[in-house]
Amino acid sequence: MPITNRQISKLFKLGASLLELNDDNQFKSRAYENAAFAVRQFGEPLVNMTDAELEKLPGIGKTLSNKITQIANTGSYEELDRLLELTPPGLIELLRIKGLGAKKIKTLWMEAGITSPEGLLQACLDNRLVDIKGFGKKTQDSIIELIHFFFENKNRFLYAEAESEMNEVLKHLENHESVEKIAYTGEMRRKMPVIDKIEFLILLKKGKNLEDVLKEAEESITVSEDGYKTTYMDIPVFFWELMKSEDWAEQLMRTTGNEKHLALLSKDSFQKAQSEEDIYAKNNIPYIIPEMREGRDEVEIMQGIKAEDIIKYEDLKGCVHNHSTYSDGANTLQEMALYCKGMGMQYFGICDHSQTAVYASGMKPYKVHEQWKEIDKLNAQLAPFKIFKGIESDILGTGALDYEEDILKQFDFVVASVHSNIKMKEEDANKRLLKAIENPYTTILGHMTARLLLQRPGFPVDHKLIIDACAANNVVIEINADPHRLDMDWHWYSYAMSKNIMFSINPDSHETGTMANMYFGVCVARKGGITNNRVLNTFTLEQIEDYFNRKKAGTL
DNA sequence: GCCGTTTTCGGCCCGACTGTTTTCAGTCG
Repeated sequence: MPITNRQISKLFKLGASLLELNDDNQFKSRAYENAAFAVRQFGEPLVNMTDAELEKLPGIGKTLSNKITQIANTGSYEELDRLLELTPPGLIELLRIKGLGAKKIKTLWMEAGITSPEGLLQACLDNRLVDIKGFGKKTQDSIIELIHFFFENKNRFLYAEAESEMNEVLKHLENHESVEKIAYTGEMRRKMPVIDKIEFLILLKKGKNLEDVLKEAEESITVSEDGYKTTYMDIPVFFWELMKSEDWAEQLMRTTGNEKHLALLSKDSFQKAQSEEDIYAKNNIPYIIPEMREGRDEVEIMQGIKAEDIIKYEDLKGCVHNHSTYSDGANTLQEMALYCKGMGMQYFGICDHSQTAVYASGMKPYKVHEQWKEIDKLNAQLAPFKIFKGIESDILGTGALDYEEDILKQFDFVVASVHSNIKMKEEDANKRLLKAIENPYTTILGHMTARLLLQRPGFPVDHKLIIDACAANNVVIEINADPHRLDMDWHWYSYAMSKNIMFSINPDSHETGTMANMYFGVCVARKGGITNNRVLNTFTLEQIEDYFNRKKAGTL
């Protein structure tokens, strides 16, 4: 697979941190950070460019263009390898903890000899951080929390990353001459947003040996002392090996649902089952799609709806929360819109950042007007495809939106999201969100808790209170489909469905390539049992236009 | 390490927030 700009960016970011730890010139480190940012923002794949072309990019000079070429060829660059050699591996783990930066880690290393998360936790518990200059009791307490979160998530993986690893393994096994039948199962089949292993159900042809088959696929799966792991990300892989093909349905059933779900079914019904549908039928329970088999309220949900009414990717007709080079996106508005059209969508919503989001080049009012002009021009060319004039407005600390009313009222729709100051007490966070929800210009509540899976918990909100407020004010709840977010969380979908909430499955894409991330939003939407009639962007162009108009007129 | 020049080296850094300070450093988005 060719190396993406994002991967190059990550390597430069790591290089910047390692320089900060090992080198005294902070400006050199800063240069790498700037380069990481520039590379990430750039709209075309850098691996296809020559050194001379690379050097012309802002923030990239002779040295860094050379390193990009090295990365394109080898996956790394010499200086990074040298720095990695120099740095205790535990420090690199510490760098992954949000809230701890390279400067603090360097101090901990130099002043207290701390070189790992375990060592840091122990130092905190021994109350040793309070004596270090720049640290205090509060910092120590918050570090303890950060490390606990880190340990809880250490050996876990995002679904999206695991899926691409899983598909590599499947590619090798599906058509292999020794394999009779194979399917993925377990957490992956349930589409958990975060997983800790990949599981397969496999039936080999007579006399064939699994390890022999896997040994041919070293580029995707490796045998280690504690079992199989994917080669690239070291995700544990487990095989349920079947002996008889007539056990297939039973074992697929047993390995997919969690214990609580399986407890809903009689043991007898598994035996000699032809299919999973068969098993549910014998139990007098409606068919439950694999995603929902969590032993929560799935039976209740399915009593009222049909499995085919649950949202599918093919149901989506538009894509409404995206960024462009008007703020912090990598592709131009035109590139984004054309790509969306090319996906077969009927409409595209542009939601660049609002003015307060300075870090993301949020748009001042004059820039908003420029964008509107370009949208009008593009819409004249692209009809019947339509670009909607949206904005991702920051919800300010007070709960207010980020423009005056005379601008707000001119948007087709507004996604209101919290981006900064997320360490709030629940009570304050609720008040802040409620104020934004009650704003008549708020169409969609963006990523409700601002969580980043495996990186930081979201801020605490009273989900029921917020959902009820959205229902009362006709505010759509976003299912942010970025695999790191998947926010609002799927556990709340059935409650929201019961309140007649509309959802919008939004990729929050900052480049053309991630628009298709809506798929991951669909995965969790299915998990929560959301039906297609509750998803805003299944609407046709005419329907959503009408919806936006009526929302603005207050006649929904 | 990059950039922009008074072309050979000095300056580089948006702003809010937090927690540590007693005027600022670190981190984040």
